[in-house]
Amino acid sequence: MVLNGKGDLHKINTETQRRVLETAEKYNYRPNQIARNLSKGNSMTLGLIVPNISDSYFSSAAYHFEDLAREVNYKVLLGSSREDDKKEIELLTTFYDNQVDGILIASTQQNLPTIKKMYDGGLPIVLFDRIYEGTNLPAVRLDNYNGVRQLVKELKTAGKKKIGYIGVDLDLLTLHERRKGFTDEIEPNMASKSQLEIIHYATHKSECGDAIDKLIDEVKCDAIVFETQYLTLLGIKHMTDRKINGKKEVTLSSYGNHAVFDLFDTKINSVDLNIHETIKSAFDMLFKMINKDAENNLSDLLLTIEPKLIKRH
Amino acid sequence: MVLNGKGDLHKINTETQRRVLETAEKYNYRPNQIARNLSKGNSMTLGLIVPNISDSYFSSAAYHFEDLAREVNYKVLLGSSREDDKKEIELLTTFYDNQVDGILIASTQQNLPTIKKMYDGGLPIVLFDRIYEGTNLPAVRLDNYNGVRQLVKELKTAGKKKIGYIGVDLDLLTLHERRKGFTDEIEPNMASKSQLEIIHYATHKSECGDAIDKLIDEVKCDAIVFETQYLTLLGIKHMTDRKINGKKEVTLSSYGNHAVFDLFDTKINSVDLNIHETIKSAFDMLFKMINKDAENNLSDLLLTIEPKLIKRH
DNA sequence: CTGAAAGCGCTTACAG
DNA sequence: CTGAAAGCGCTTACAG
Repeated sequence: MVLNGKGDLHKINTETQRRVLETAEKYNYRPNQIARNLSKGNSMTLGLIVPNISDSYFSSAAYHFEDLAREVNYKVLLGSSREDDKKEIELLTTFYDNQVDGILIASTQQNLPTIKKMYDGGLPIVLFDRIYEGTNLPAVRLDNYNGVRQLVKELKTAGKKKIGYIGVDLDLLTLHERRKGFTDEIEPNMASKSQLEIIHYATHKSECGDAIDKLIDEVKCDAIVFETQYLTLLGIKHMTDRKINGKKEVTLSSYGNHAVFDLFDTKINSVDLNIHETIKSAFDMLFKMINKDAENNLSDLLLTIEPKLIKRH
Repeated sequence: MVLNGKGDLHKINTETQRRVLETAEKYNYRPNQIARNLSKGNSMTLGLIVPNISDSYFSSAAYHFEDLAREVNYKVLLGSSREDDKKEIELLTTFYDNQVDGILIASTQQNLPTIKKMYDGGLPIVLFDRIYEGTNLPAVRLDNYNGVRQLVKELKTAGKKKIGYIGVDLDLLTLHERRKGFTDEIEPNMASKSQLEIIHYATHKSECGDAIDKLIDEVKCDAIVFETQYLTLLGIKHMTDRKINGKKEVTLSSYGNHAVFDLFDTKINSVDLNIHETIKSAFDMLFKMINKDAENNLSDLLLTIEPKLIKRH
């Protein structure tokens, strides 16, 4: 009791408290937290599962998550699923068996049954980034749709007349949302099929330049929106090459931000994915669930984070 | 015993084993690992402490470390010290109190006493990247000296006549090692003070371009070695600007690698810091210590990893 | 081959 | 105010 700072609470004699503290100090005694956890029935640890911790988005997520966790004396167990749903289940199970008090996960999106079962069994779980649609699982998602709209709006404000879009042919919900944001936001009179270029994932490294040339030289676009940060990097490279050859400039916009954008070209607008706010919200959700807050309105269980426009003009 | 797969070992009747398994299945029983850990006296978890998990070098470290750990059924607790030695001690203590079986740490280099005390007290600890020199603490370090020499050697092989170097004025051992690698490797007849440009950390973003111009236009260098990956990025930007203005080309070399190097310029050689091998070695060291391998020759307790040259010409 | 007992190191009533 | 007992859920001898 004394070592846990509850000496006064339990009305232990001050002199006795002093003796306890002194002896602990003398023998370099440190309480065994595992025994404590077993006895108390909580582990004071949270699990974090991401597809790949070496991805900058997820490593930022880990950074913020751990920070928030530590503030309230939680530890965090880390796991990368490596986009492998079997590994993800393994991690979920390991964390479960080790009595984590809650889990934050950007899932492979293949393990709804397992996750749902654990959640329904009483383990607090929050999804982020890669969530499951149409379930009652608590989740924090990104507003892909509006993120792209913000980019397009800014281009319109800047007086751009014809805006192109380059995406990649993966069948992911997040990408469809972005594309819809684009087509919905451009003026009806600006719209034309040819402004939307979807390139093949397998060969996008080489195709991207061609798509850019087509949008600029044939369609006569004066701005291009890239669907992902990586496409934007390819775009920057291509534009640099063009510039060297003396061709005219075009404004680039990127869904997703990258540190080197600040370095290379003042002409890039981007939306920041707001990872800090995403994780803060997800953590709060998880924390509330763990502490079974009374005002646990179900309405708070799905949050949408707005990406943040970064103008670099 | 049955659930741990030791039924046969303990000569439990096959029928009894079947009944145990069946009942566990039926009631969805999962053993409480915390209780198991308390009883067995090990936690099957490892601690990883880095200055900043959102740094790409350290997030790669985490990726590999977790992979290796999982292969042998260990979990990993993650902590970022945020370059704060107080936070680092907090993490070390938390991990210690939670009975981790071992710790891998890239330290702030301010906590030798605490680390040494834990290590001497029997907790397996391995340092990596940011190590303490001249102690008996197990560590895996990087060969900064040879990394730069490799870069310079390659430039000489490529026929470069005058090689410049741009560094930053921070008083870190790793940087001094790199610089020494440079001065030791350039030919005596090539050497001259003016080839080494050390710019101010506070203003390096603006100073870098000037240093490059000086090396190219005044000193007439035909190649430049950058002390860090970040300086190289600044260098690429500046060279791109120059190229647009039609000036002559110079070969760039970078200590440290970056994914965008592949994207922007074919003229960049770099050394890869070989994080995978670093972590693999560190993990093996830690694992051996945990399992108190008999052949624990003290000679294996300090390892030096060679950076790997990447030619992009 | 099986079952009961002791122990891991804590926390939490509880008796006095 | 203090000390002894029971319990958290496992593992590991040990008796039979």
